[in-house]
Amino acid sequence: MISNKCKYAIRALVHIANNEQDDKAVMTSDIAREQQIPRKFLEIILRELRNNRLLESKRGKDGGFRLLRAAEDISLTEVMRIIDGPIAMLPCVSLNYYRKCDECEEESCEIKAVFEQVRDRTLDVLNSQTIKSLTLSR
Amino acid sequence: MISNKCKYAIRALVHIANNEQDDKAVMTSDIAREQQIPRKFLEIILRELRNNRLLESKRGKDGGFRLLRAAEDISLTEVMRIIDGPIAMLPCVSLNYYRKCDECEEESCEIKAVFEQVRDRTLDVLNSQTIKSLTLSR
DNA sequence: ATAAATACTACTAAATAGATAGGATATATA
DNA sequence: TATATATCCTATCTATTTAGTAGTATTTAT
Repeated sequence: MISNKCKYAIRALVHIANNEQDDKAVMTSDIAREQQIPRKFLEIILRELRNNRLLESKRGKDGGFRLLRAAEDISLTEVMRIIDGPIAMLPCVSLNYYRKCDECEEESCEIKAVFEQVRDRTLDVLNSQTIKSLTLSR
Repeated sequence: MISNKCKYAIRALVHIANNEQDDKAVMTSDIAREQQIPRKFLEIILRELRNNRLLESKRGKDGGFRLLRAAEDISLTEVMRIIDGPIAMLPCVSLNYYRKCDECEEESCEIKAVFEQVRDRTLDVLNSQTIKSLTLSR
């Protein structure tokens, strides 16, 4: 399962993409209200997306958030990795968060190959999706 | 990520399949030793697999566990669902553990379709794998 | 009887999920 | 320059899940 936090992150990004206007940032409170996300929790999420270079922010009056890149250049994979970490079902088959399994020897591990396949089929789908492809004007 | 518990469950079942002999059950302590799984934790797991009709058990001296069905009739999917629950990444696209999402209306949910695809591609792989296909004599 | 296995109940520690609270800082504008 | 309003930051909290451990009861072969 992906976390609520990650679902919120995706919905927030899509909301921003749907509401982008030149020189007008989208405010946390607007996103929170329209997407039904707890405001203070959303603040944390947006800041995290900003720290990872998906968003830029502007403080003070008329402040808010904007996409730092075009919506079609932000993949679902990237968002999920920032918020939830690995997409793979085993640490030892993760492309971006590889960790050795504690108990099993990888050369003789029976289940490794299966979960490599799962990872690849999953990424086939998720890599093909961007924030743009989830917007109204998809 | 699948849990350690689930990895243990799969490895235990494969071990039992690899070591089945007529009228000889496989003991928890043997599996624990050879698969490097904490024995008391493994007890819990095996009992859970038994309660879900994947294993049968025999108590007392010469006791142990045996597969209740042929190894090729136990899919990886089934084991994972017993131990970890849903395989889908969203509650609202789970086939076996469906739950409505709290905040989003399903008809208008942008991400639902994506995660239905992920689920289907994942199940394509996992449904094709059985305990038999993970044994030495695969 | 006894040794050896599973069955069962209860507990614990650490990590993660899902937030909330409150104050600091920046900025547009009157 | 005062003020309203936005993000930024640090700390804290509660509940749940994960990954076990401990101890006792029960069953069974010999």
